[in-house]
Amino acid sequence: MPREEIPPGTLDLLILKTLARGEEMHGYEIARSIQRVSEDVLQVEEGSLYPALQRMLIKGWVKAEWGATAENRRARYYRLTAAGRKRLEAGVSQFRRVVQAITRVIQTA
Amino acid sequence: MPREEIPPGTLDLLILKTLARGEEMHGYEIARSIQRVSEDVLQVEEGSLYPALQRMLIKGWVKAEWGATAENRRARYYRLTAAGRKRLEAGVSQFRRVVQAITRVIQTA
DNA sequence: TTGTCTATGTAGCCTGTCTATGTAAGGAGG
DNA sequence: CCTCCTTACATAGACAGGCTACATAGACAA
Repeated sequence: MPREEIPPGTLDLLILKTLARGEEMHGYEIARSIQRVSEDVLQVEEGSLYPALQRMLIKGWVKAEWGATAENRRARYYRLTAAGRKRLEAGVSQFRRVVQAITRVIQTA
Repeated sequence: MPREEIPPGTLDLLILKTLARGEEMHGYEIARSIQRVSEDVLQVEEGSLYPALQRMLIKGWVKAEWGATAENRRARYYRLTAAGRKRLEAGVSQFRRVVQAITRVIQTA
């Protein structure tokens, strides 16, 4: 099965949800997590990931601080803000709403 | 409830499916049908619709011929080709696959 | 004649993902 | 020590596709 592209607009959602599980994570880790949880269907490219994180920093949905990984590499750790959590909720319900609408169309005989 | 934007890539699918119901339809009619079947969630803008139809003509997914509506207006009537039907099937299964993957991520606690 | 609705179409913008490339540091192996 | 792979971050530029805004034209009503 080929990996699929991530539909524009949904990457933010995937990142926010991944961070919403609680622990701080760095970018690379977030990407691998999404790939794993999606059962390898979604492949988060680095050229998509880092710009997305920067946008979300600017919008105040996440905060970041530099640290080090268990393997002693420098990494930037992100965590969700209150605004990010709010945005996540809104985004999820919007996603469901749109998918349901599209599904209605492509299922109607 | 506000109307939602159509996620990039899915408009073709919506149009193809609408035409797959059998009858020839003209563009304006297709747009209104999608809006109605989606229960007014999806709003197909004209600046999205007509370019999409042109792309699909070039790709050979639909054929078109000029005609007249019941109200005696000129209109361009579209119908699905075999290639279009094939594309529709592929697109639908890909859509399901991606949505399922995203759903896995945004539902995982 | 003015306005509204149908119906098609184009130009240009904007967002967001992609490919491709570059940096740097850690650790393994020869 | 040198080389290579992996991790980790980052940017530039290409590109797709939906959006707003605008333009056209005919039918029909007030």
